[in-house]
Amino acid sequence: MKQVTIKDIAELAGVAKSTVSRYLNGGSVGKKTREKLDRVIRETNYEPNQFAQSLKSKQTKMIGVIVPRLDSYAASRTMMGIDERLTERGYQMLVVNTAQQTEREIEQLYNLAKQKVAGIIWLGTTVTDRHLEAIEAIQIPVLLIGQQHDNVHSLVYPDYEAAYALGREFTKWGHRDVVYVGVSEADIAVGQDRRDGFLKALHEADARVTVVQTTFKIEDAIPVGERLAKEIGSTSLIICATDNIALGVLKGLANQGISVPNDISVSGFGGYDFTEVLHPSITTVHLPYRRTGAKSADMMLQLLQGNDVPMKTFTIFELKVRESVDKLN
Amino acid sequence: MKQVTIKDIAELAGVAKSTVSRYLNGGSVGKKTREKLDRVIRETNYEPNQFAQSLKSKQTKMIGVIVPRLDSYAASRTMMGIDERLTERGYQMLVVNTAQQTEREIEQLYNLAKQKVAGIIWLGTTVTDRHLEAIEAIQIPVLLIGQQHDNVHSLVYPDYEAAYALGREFTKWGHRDVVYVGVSEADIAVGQDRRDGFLKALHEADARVTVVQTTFKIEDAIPVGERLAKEIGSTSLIICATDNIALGVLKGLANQGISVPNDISVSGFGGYDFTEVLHPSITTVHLPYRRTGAKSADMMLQLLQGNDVPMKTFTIFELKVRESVDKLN
DNA sequence: TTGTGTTGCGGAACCGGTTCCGCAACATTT
DNA sequence: AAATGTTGCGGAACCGGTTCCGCAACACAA
Repeated sequence: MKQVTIKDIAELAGVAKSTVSRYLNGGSVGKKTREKLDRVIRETNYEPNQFAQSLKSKQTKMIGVIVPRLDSYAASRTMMGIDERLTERGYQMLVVNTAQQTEREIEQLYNLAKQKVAGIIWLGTTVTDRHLEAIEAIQIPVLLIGQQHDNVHSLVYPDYEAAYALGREFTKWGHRDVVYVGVSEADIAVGQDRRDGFLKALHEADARVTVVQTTFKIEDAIPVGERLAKEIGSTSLIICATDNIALGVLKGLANQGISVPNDISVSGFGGYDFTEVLHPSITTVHLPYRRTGAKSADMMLQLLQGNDVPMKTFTIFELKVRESVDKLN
Repeated sequence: MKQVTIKDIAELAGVAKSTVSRYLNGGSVGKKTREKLDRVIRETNYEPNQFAQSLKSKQTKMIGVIVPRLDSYAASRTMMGIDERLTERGYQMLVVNTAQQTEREIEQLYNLAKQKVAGIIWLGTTVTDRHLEAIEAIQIPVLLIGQQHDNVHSLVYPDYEAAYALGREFTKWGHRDVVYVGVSEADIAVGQDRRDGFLKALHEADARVTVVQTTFKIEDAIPVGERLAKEIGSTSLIICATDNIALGVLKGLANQGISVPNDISVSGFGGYDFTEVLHPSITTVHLPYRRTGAKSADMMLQLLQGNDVPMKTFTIFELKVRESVDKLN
């Protein structure tokens, strides 16, 4: 079953290759030849060779997606959304994983460009000058999700605002002595914006806040929970920067026999679906990962058509008030 | 920054294109020319155009990966493993999502072949004649993960054996009245093998078993849990076909005020990492998704080199005895 | 009828590599 | 010294498309 080529089609229809090509790309073709080509192509199941096309056009129907990890809830959901939309529109998603190494993000920007992807969607963690340099150099539309920068089209979660809103609820409910469990500032959205949003709300209510740091991994949060369990004192609430961290902290607390929310409250951030199903269910803020993925694909397709799209777009968020945080008053 | 071509290199070095090509592909090249080309290529950062290469060779350095869903724990972990290994070896992973539609699996087999991927790793759910036909037709190595078939190289989880082993533990602990919450038989490994493994163990101990069916979605398992809560009777254990189902069932039970494992026991299957961290932690069997992904990549690379690999390879499993299942005796 | 504009189509060059073939230069054997 | 074998290299064709250019055929206006 060898490849049918445009030459074969041309011969079968008794025309020149160029005519077939024109037919395929909507050029001027007479009625009779059109009908003939219609038939021949249908009968032969002809499909153009993508390499030959790309060789000439220096373009593909692929969108590169750079993700920091393949096994994060946020990344998976976002990829689903991207893929859905792209597939509808005849594009393909080429996922590359950087295993959380910033260096590899930069490499991959160049690499994807070399592969002539039509555009790149980048689930970022941090934006450095080297990133910007790469984006500048490759001359391909890049769309950043989850972080923001003035020089790059970005689709960003309102981390600061959401954290602030949730923080306000907490103080409204009477929490005044709080531990915040965050991550490294290297991740701007999660490490800085979320923290700062919470801090703002808490400070406005003159709450006492202790900040501790951990990683994105569940395992690392467990000892944090265990430690906190021993020094609860007057602390009424532990705010976690992500739902995974909340999960770990909850486990750590449980290991020490602390009951949530009776002994202490715990909140998450992100809205992973297991948070609803846990017992106690976790108070958190839901970020629309999947919809954002789909939206990013839409925006990318717009960019590819040369339409302009706003440099910065914010997504929505939704507070999920559930069982793990108690109302003290 | 336009593309440097082989022609540029040839001119700069004062040789013919063919010589450059030979140099690049390890053909016979004299010492002097070699040195000259060494230099020129380094200085120009020359990188061969992959489309031109693929156009001629009808091959790429990509491995297609067909997954039923992008947001499943098993798929994510497996993809990580695949990607890790492939990247090391200079290959790329091209993920395509079928959104659980069997039809799209078949489509994608053809489609990936059209894109001249070097091989296809297929995280299967069911194997039909049309699949086999496609695999036969495309003439590309296909490696099946998670399901098995005599005509396709498969890397399979010992679902039956693992289920049997876990079932034996349960009966050993005195469970004799059990509900099994499974999924559709369309998924052979999960819908049939796991169930049958458990059933065998349970029947050997003359246990009473009721089988109920749900889907892979957490939400769908919640009402199942709620219903079971109302009709516990003498049932001492609910065995769930996946950890996600267990999660849903646990939620349903909790909604009705049933406490696990005090009032009833619940087990999962799969070993998703949250199972360890939940409270109570879930008794389950751990399947090495990530390692299996890596292994599948290895095997695929072997196949590509023409080495032969066994048609069927089983992975290991590991029982995780934890809190959610009680020992009655 | 002649001149002008439009439309349809074929030929050839091109995209950037790989590979086959044959020749020249040199080394080796007799 | 002649015959034979190796090795290094250039030229040309090829992979399967796209696009530019120019020509022929036809329609229509003058």
